[in-house]
Amino acid sequence: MSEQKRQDIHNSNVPVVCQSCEARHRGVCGALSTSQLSQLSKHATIQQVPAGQAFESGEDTEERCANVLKGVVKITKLMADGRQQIVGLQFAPDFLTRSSSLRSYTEAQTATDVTICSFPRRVLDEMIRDVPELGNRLRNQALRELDEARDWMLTLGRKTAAEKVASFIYLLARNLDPEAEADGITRQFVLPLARGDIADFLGLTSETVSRQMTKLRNSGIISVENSRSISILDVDALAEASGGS
Amino acid sequence: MSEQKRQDIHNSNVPVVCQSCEARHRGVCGALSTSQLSQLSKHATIQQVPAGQAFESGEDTEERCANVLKGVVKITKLMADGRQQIVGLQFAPDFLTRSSSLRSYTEAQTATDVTICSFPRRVLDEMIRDVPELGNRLRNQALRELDEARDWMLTLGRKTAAEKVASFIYLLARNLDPEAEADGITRQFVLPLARGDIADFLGLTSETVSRQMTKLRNSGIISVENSRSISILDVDALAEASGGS
DNA sequence: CGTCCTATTGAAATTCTTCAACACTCGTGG
DNA sequence: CCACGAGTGTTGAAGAATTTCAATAGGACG
Repeated sequence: MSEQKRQDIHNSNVPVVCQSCEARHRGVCGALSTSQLSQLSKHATIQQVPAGQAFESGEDTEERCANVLKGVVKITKLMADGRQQIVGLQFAPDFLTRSSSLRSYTEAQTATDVTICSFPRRVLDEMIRDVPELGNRLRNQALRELDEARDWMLTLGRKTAAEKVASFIYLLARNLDPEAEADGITRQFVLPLARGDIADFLGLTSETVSRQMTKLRNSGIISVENSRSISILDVDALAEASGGS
Repeated sequence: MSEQKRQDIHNSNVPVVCQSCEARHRGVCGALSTSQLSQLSKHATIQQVPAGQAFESGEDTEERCANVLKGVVKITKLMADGRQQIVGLQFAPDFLTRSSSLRSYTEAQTATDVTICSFPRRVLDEMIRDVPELGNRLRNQALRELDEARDWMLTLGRKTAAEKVASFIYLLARNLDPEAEADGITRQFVLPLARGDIADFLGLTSETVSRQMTKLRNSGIISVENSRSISILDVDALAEASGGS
């Protein structure tokens, strides 16, 4: 590993586009040497996508996958009659891939302005062949997402509205800042989702979300400005209110 | 592939323990040649586990993973105050692995009498190195489970009690028979879960499950005997009642 | 035949939703 | 600069769905 690194330093430098990228350290790209990074970055494009836009899942174009560098992407499932559920939020430096089979109606949309680094799936597949560690990372990301999805199932199935809202804010605090390491909890941030979207994530109505938010504010656990800017005043109390998961 | 197979026929036969195993065809073992199967089966043991037993997650012993050959395994998450949620059911020929990180309190228990084929995780990891296809299958299984978990999030978050119960029965009908291919729907089976467990899977109470079951029976969609044996009388109506996911 | 355990059913209580009105923010155009 | 309107968020009150509590029923087993 360190030998590989030294060799790469002689060969070439880290591609410019990758230099400040979180994904290179904690994301899937961390499995690649600098020369492999160069190889991949030849096919990669960095894009700014405005908030509220559906991902063009590459129906006609070539299938692509992408690292989220900045912002939040929401993944939703919806029913024929319009009911919908947000089934996942991808934060930097998560990796976005066409979720296995898309049997049921699944869609990815930007929740905020988002920066992504995308490349053809084909290139990734080839690279997996050369770098088994890359395959491992992808499998681990899938397993981690599975575990997160299951955690959220507990929230959806067994928590009260109050606990759900607290869980949501606590989730954001733990994931919103890609720079933060390990237990890094962000105490102040702007909600990436509107009330309606929060409701769709929590299996509630926007009115109920609003009411529970007010309760959290009144109990001194959080403060809210402009109905979008959140400050967590008491992290422990928030964790407690979320059901202590 | 077919060349590989022919060669294996000359080398050795499919191990006895694997001969009637579904996992060999549709599960992860399908990636292995017969000689690799032989290699793996040297470390594998087939076990019968009675219903209602927690998996010994190998705390002290060596970490193992397993194929489910027969029966149903339930994966549950639970909260400090005892509330619990079943976050997944594993049917044959699913593969059971220590779910990534076990950050939150997760547990696997047999729902019915179960037959598993288990082996040390270490052996599997080594084999992945030699057979990249095995890694792919594992990743695909993880992605499939992720997709299933997300489907269930829609059920938990957005469906009514009636739709939830119908969805559950429909889920069983699609997964209970490992022999059934593709769209194989089992029309008659014994519920692998008690009412309380069904409730924990659906995010309801056992009383509500009972009531909705009665309604399904009264509307002629299913019939129930002994409160455990189910016959689906009208598959389309059941799919309709489940919300048409 | 009684006991234990699970399932069913009923009625009251609770939580969450629905419907409706109002408030706040922000941008546009008078 | 202010008024207006659209979109989003908040709050209230009535209604519905689900839970809780409690009683009854059904099977399995000694």
